[in-house]
Amino acid sequence: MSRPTVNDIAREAGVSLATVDRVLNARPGVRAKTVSAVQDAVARLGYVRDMAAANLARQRRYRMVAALPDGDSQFVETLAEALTEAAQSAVTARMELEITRYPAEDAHALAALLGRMAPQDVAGVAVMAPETPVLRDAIRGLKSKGIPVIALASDLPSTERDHFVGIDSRAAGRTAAVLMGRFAGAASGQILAVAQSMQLRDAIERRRGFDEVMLADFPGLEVLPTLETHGSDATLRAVVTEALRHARDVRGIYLLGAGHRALAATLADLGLTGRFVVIGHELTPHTRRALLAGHIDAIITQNLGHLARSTLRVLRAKADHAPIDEAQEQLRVEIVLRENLPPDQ
Amino acid sequence: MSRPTVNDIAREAGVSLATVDRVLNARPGVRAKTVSAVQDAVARLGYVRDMAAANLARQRRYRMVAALPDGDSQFVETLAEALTEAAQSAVTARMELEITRYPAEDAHALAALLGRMAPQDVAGVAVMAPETPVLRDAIRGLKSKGIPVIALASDLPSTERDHFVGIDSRAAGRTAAVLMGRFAGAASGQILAVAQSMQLRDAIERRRGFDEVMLADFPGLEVLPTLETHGSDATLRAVVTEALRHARDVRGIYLLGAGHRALAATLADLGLTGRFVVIGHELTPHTRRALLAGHIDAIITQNLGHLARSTLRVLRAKADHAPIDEAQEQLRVEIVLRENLPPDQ
DNA sequence: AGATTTATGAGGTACGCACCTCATTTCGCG
DNA sequence: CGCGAAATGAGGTGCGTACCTCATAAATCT
Repeated sequence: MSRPTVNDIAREAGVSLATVDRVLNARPGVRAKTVSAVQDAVARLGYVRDMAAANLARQRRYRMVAALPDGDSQFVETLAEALTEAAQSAVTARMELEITRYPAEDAHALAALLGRMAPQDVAGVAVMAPETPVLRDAIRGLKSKGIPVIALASDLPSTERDHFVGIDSRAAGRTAAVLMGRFAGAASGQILAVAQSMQLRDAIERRRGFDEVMLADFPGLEVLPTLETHGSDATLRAVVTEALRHARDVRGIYLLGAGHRALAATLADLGLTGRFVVIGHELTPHTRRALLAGHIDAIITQNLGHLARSTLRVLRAKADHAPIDEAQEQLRVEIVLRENLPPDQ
Repeated sequence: MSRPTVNDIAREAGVSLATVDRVLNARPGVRAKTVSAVQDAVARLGYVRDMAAANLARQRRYRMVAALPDGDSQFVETLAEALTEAAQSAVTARMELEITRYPAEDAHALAALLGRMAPQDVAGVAVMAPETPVLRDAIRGLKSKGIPVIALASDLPSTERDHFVGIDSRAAGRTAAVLMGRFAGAASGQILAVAQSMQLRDAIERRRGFDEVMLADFPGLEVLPTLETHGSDATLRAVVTEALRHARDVRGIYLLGAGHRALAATLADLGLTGRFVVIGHELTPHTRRALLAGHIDAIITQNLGHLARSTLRVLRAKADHAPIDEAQEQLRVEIVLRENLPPDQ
């Protein structure tokens, strides 16, 4: 009736509790034959370890670290908040999460930070950073110490990261494109693409997905070369103003990265508010307000709460050398309009 | 350093462990002054009960029941699957979920089912059913026995249900409307609305939200009176064919309930596939295929995995008389297009 | 003040599991 | 066959909490 316990397994397998324990925890000193006898009993009874009791007994604490770039990015702030919140409900699972900031763009500082970590006090690390050779080496160093590493929000595929938690940027770009094409509702015209920098993997991937769909499904709409703002509002204003002067039939603006506020201000000053379909990424307080104000038509985003919880689950699984339920960790590409904007908090 | 335990509380409050236990578990026989002394200590030390250990010791099992309508609804099937899956990972939390089916449309059968439940073997009930006086009484009965009840997917606001788990149908309808209006991309025309029955609260609410947005933002588009199919494919075919004959400028079809397959077949037979914007609700294997095939342009849905997990969390909280984290239980109105269709499973 | 009720303390057992020690059995091998 | 090594058993302790009993202390009433 009730769930079988280790004692039931011992009885069923005809061995002692000590042996069951040795097998379950992969401790040495058990003959192969005995191991399989125990495993058979486990399978037969459908035993599942009571993780709560196991953790209680194990008395182990998991100190995880998340390394996020410093700076004033709303996305990073929102992500940090989500992580903090997720960490709170993870205390019951004996997990703690320390959120560390490193100077953005400073790969060496990040590498130094990661280099200082020791397996005895860090059970796993989540890193959000652009891919650089320096970081690649730092991650290799962590791995060689036996510390699991996962990439957060932005993937690091060429490194030895154990996992990536975040959405597929290309799929996000494709989704943005469908909405752009259908909302624009025009057979022809031009689309402005604006990004912080086309060096960032996310922006590249989004643009790629965007182009794929635009070319295939909305061939009449021409997506102009990506304008780069380098994180400066002034630059954004300048390049967008310039682009709008030249391109006379612009139907939409695709914001691959940040800059929603600067764009809204620029369009307002040009008296063009509401004239284009504007589609952006990531739901933050800024983009939320922009959606409500009608300055943005749609936001393609991921649920940061899920992302945060997934991060902790994956870190934990990696620390325990346990398998990951890929299906559960799959994050959806979400579409947010004013009408389905989730309530704040 | 580590989390404080009940022993720390006892020491801090200057009382014995037994008294701390009495206070924490709201057992009688403690003076008000002592109670607050303990509570102060809890607050001072920031004690949080180790739920894992508590449940282990409590040795309590939570048997929950979900009552779903019988029949061949894909939505109900998918929901049942999600509940089953969520229940599997809830065994660690000592919860079991029994999914019971009752004859759809038979409020008395459901009421009888609920009436048989006793507090000693049922810790909480989730009900998905239309609101009827019979059900209202049955829920009142459960509540008087001390069994918490929550409404699943479809709300029962006029009953004494403890909670509703599901999305706001009106918001879902509003979202459908924005997409319809923008995808249709026409200043004028007509929209067909098709529902199983306009007796169902969900359909009414969706239609209300849909109308609100259409009237306000797309005044040129006229939403025709809802066609009712009563769950019959033949009826759907008949009423839609008839409606399309009369209305000459139809731009879109809004499916408030089930019937995606019948609609696709009907449109195919009329040679009208792809001529209208089709928007529906709830992601199921059927609607997934329809999206992929291009028979549907968008699906407004809720994440059934979240719904299922939320259901269990809320039931548990209610059974424990614990507070609910409203923010976490908030389900989002999700928009699914072909491009952001989540991978199957 | 004495009797009675009410609060509190002390201490134990259990939950399912991890992890330890030490004795005993079984195995492999020369 | 005998020996050392490897495998296994028996039994204990502790994790943080619930819940129980019984004794004792304190408050309350007459």
